[in-house]
Order: sequence, then structure tokens, then C-alpha cells
Amino acid sequence: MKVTLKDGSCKEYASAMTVIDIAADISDGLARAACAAEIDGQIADLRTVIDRDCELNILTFDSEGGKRAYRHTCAHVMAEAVQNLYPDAKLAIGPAIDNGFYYDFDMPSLSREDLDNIEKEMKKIIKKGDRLERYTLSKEEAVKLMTGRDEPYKVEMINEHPDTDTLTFYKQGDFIEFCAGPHLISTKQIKAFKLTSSSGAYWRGDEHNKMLTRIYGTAFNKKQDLEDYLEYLEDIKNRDHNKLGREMDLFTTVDVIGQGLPLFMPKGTKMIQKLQRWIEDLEDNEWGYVRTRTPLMAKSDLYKISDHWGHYKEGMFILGDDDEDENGNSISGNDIFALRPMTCPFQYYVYKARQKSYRDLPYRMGETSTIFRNEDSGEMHGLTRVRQFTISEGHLICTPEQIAEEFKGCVDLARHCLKTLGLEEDVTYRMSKWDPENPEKYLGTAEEWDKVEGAMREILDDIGLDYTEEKGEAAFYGPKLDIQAKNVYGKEDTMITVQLDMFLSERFDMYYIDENGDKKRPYIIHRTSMGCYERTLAWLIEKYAGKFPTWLCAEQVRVLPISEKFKDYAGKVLSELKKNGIDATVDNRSEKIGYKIREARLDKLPYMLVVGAQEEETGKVSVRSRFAGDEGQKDLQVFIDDICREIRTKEIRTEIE
RNA sequence: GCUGAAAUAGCUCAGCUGGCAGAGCACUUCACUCGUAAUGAAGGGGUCGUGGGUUCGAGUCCCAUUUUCAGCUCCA
Repeated sequence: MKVTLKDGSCKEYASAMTVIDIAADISDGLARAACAAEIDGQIADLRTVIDRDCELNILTFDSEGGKRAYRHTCAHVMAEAVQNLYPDAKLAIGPAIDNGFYYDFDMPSLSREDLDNIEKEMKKIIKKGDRLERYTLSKEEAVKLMTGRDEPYKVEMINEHPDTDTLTFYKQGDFIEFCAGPHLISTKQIKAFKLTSSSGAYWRGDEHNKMLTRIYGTAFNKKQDLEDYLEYLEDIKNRDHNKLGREMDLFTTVDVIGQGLPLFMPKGTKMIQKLQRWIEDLEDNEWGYVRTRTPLMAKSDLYKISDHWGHYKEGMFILGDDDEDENGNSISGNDIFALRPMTCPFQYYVYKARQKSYRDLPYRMGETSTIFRNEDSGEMHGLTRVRQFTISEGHLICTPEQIAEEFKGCVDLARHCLKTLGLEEDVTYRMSKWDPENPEKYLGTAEEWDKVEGAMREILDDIGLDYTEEKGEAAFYGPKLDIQAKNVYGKEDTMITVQLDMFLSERFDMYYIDENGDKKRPYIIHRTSMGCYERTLAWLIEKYAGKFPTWLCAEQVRVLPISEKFKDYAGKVLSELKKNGIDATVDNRSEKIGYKIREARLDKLPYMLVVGAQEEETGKVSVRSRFAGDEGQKDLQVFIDDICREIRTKEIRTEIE
């Protein structure tokens, strides 16, 4: 048989051979480094017997598949160690994940010391260096084996497995695991690992099931790489918006105010104000929006029309006694109010207040709207998951003929926002579809959903957007284009959304008069442009590690007199800057100039102007900056012109370093 | 909501088996009036998250609660 290798070369063998034997035949080094293989593009175990012509790619730790096999093997070693130390621990599942692996056990929770002990036991197992044997059993034998070993979760998985004859097992020493593989040849190959944390996790990810104990870890084939990775984890903590944003005095929280209710400090408020002024002017002046300002709350009657009362009541803050009789009338006799979880119906009533003609469409409404969502107590996080937040919201009411063009306009505007903020490369696009298996969670019928999802897909394809499709992520009233971004820890959030709505115009009896004088139902697009201010700020903090583009900085310039003698000149410079709309301050403390510069750098300021005798005489300033190529003496007016241009164009400059 | 951890000065943290509340940075004052990454000295600042309990005595032990963090689940 003929085996074609990755580099295109061929190896011929007279008889069937395992992948690891072929690797050894190529070189001992490769055999030692081999973690898994790809046979004709399919991921495979090193023990796989090759008995036919094929393309073979032997995977080492440098490949994604190799890493996974390596780390998955480490998960097995961890499971063996846990069972050695805690014989009552029951095995659940333990896959490789991005950057590491985990394993779930049914056992009491663990402390850091417990993890350290498990690490020690793992080292013993690795030192012993058992080979992993692979074999198959019939379902009957498999159930018998795992029942005998008292592993109820494994028995459950085996029983549900579609295969009946050849269920794969791996064994190292006394440890046996029902597992598809692939795996390393021996535990000895694991060179460097670390158990990073443990926490609770529901069996099968279902909150109705028992909570198990999950241990997270990671593994590398070089000690140095592990150390580098652990150092990297420490480093990204310094970008974490929740830490950095508080340190930089952008926001804070207070226990008596409550979870998910951040307070913006003056600097954070200034940044949000800059974002808001920018986006409102952009929408109104360049994208044809009209601005609205609608109430933060409404009677329950409104939400009953939109059916938020039916689909989303749990997520709303209800004011007053919401007990109702069987007809939906308040038992107390008082009106029930609720804080708004979205702005849609409010803006619909702005649309409806005057009869609209087809000539008025598209009617694009924008509102910087604060909304309230009663998230579960464990869900709040920094600025990315909060109970009150503000979005650059808008609704476009248009004719069926206009829908594609308007939708594209919304996507264009969103991408323009991303580009301006320097975030365009950091996002992925997701088409969020309904879940046909849970139709009760949505308005409308399968036919209607097929139609509107088809329409959205056509638009997205027409734009040429690279997007994924995900089931069960739609709004209850329609599919969404979600623009997703990951935080420093790799956790994904929706930053911007553009949604098609095919039901609410009917429910709110919205219409326009067409060319023939007939009433017609408009189409509605729900959308954000820059998205949620809180999340955007969080994202900017992490993206720029607090060193924002100048136009967004709360403090753009700090004037630093070299001594109190130059306080007056510093004051003149300051007022010139402010007169030109630059956010500037002056540091008049009686500290040495080097000290003041250091402070300004720690505050991540884009520009510092040092002033003393030389500057006062010549009318110049000495510019210090965190940007490349912008140091030295400058005429004050030249500096002002430069920075004003930079702010106006929203330039993203390259940092020194 | 679930599992676990944590909460001590503005910030970062120390405070052992219960026995007078600590450090560094920051802040204030004084001296210095300074030329590009930390001038010197002195001083102020704490109901030890909150509420109960055990104890002669609680920052420390127990219970409840709030908030924060990690993860799970959820996110219209």
C-alpha cells in the first residue's frame, strides 16, 4: 500500500501498519512528538492500523488536532489521579478545549490545595509512564464493565451511544475510560501541565441536573510554553475592563445600589458622552435619522400588545403588584407598570402618532435609550452584563421594496462605527435564527420564519458578509444579524445587532398609505449602530488596554509646569486648549517635573505639554506623547491645530513600543 | 438561579492556634521651586462589607445577608 505524507512524498509498505509505526519509520523524533494523525483528512488515533492507500498527516503538538489529543490525554491522567485520591469520585466527561482541558467529576468541591495534591499525583502517574491501550467492546460488555466499576454517568453515556458493537475504550494502568480518542501513546509524553481552577458545572450542561465538580487545566509540550501561557493569563488581567476600568476611575459599583448597576465616574461619563455625541450626530446628519425621546416605563398594557408580557416578563422589572385575575386584570385595581426592556413599542407609537404616506418612508428613528433587564443574580459582570444600560437604538419603518436597501444601510452604519473605533477586525457575524423545535418561544409560524430568514440570508449573501448561522438565538419577533466580539478571556458577547421584525407591525396595527391610497403594513428593522455604550466602553478598554484614541480620552492633554513659577503660563496654555474644545487639565502640584510626567504616563494620557521659562519666552510648548514620532518643541498653535485635526478625524495613532 | 472563593485605610495587601488595627502607594501640611519615569520631613485617615450569635474578650470561630470574583446555566 502507498501512504502519501504531508510534504507530498510517498512511503510504500508491504503489509498493514499502525500510524505510530509509520511515524517511527519516518524518524524516531517524529514518533516521539506524534500526538494524533489525519488519515485522508479525518482525525485518527496513532494506534489506527493502515491497510490501504491513503494520505497521512502525523499531527504533533504544533497542530490543533495534536494539541487536543495531548491535552485530552492529560485530562485522562487527571481523572486517574482524582480516582486514586478520591475513590468515590465518579467520572463524567473530560474533553480538550481551547487552551486546555477540563474533567467533570461527581465529587465534593475542591480547594487550591486539593488541586495541588492532584497535580502531585498526576506527576507520579506521568513518571510511571503507562502506555494507553485502545480497545473496543460491545455495548453489552461496556455497560457491564462500567456498571461493575460503579460509573453511573459512563453507563448513561454508553446506553445512549448509537454504536452497539464497537465502543472505544482507553486504558492506562488501572484506569479505564469510555472515550473516542485520539490519545498519546504513553502518559510519559506529557511534559508540562497545570490545573488552573475548579468550579461547579451541571451534568450535560442542564441546570436541572446535578452539579458536578469541574477541574480546568492546561498542558504544553514545553515547560517554557506553559510558563509563558500562565504569564500571559496574568498579563491579560491587566487589560480586563472590570479591573482597569475601575483603576482608571471610569466606573465603580456600590453594594447598596445593587448588582449590575454601575456608576460612571467623571472620566467614564466623558467617554460615553463623546461616543453618544458622535453617534447621534452621525445618524441624524449623515444617515437620515430622526431622534426620539420616549419614557423609561409603561403600563403592562403596552407589553401585552408586543407580547413581551408573554415572552419576556421574567426578564422585566415590574413596578407594583402584578397579581392578575384570569382575564388579565389587575387584582389590586391599580395600573401595573414595568421598566422598559427595549424601546420598540415606544418608537412605534411615535410612528403611529401621525398617519404616514409611502412618501414618508423609510422612516428612521434613533434614540439613545436606557433599558432595564432583570438578569439572574449570577450573570452580572463589570460593564458587559448589567441590569440597566444604554444603547444606540433605532427602528426603521419601511416598505417591502425598501427592506433590503435599508438593512444593508444598517449593516454599513454598524461597520462604519466599528471601523472608526478600530474594532472592525475583532468581530464575527452571526445570523441568529429561531428554533423550530421550540416554536412556543416565538411569534408566528414556521412558514413565516422560513420566509424572513430566507430574506435575511439573501441580503447577507448579497453584501458578501462572512457569517455563521445559529439556531435558537433569534429574538421572539424575528431573526437577527448579531455582530459578536470576544473579551480578553475569549468570552463572546453581542456588540451590535440588526434585526428583521415581521410581526410587531401587525400587533401594533402600523400602516402607511401607498400610491393607490390603500393601507399597507410596513416592515420594521430593529438595530443598534454602535451598540451598547457600557459594552462598547468595556471593549475599548480591553482593546486599547486603557490607551484610547485621543478623541475618546476623557483627558487629552495635561499641562505640566516645571515649577510653580510657571503656573500662570500653564494656565494660559490650558485656556487656549479648552477654547479649542480640547479636554485638558494642568498639574500644578509642587512635584518634580519627572514625577509629574510619570504620573501622566500612568494615567495613560495621550499628550503632555511641559512648560517653563523657554516655552514662556518663545510661546512654544514641549510635547510629550505616547504616540510614535511626536516629541519635542512645538508652537502652541501648531500643536492645537494638530490635535484638533486628530480629534476631528478620529485618528487611531500607533503607540510607542 | 447553581457550585466555589473572597470582602481589613482611597488603592494593593499583611494580620498565625481569638488578646491594644499594620505596611507600601495615594492624600494633607511644611521645606524645596526643581527641565523630562519616584525631592525630603511630618501628619491625617479604619464600626475590619452588613446584621445576629459563641466567648471574659471576635478582623480572626459559627449563622444569615449584601457585594465582588471564577465557572456553570441564562442572555428576548
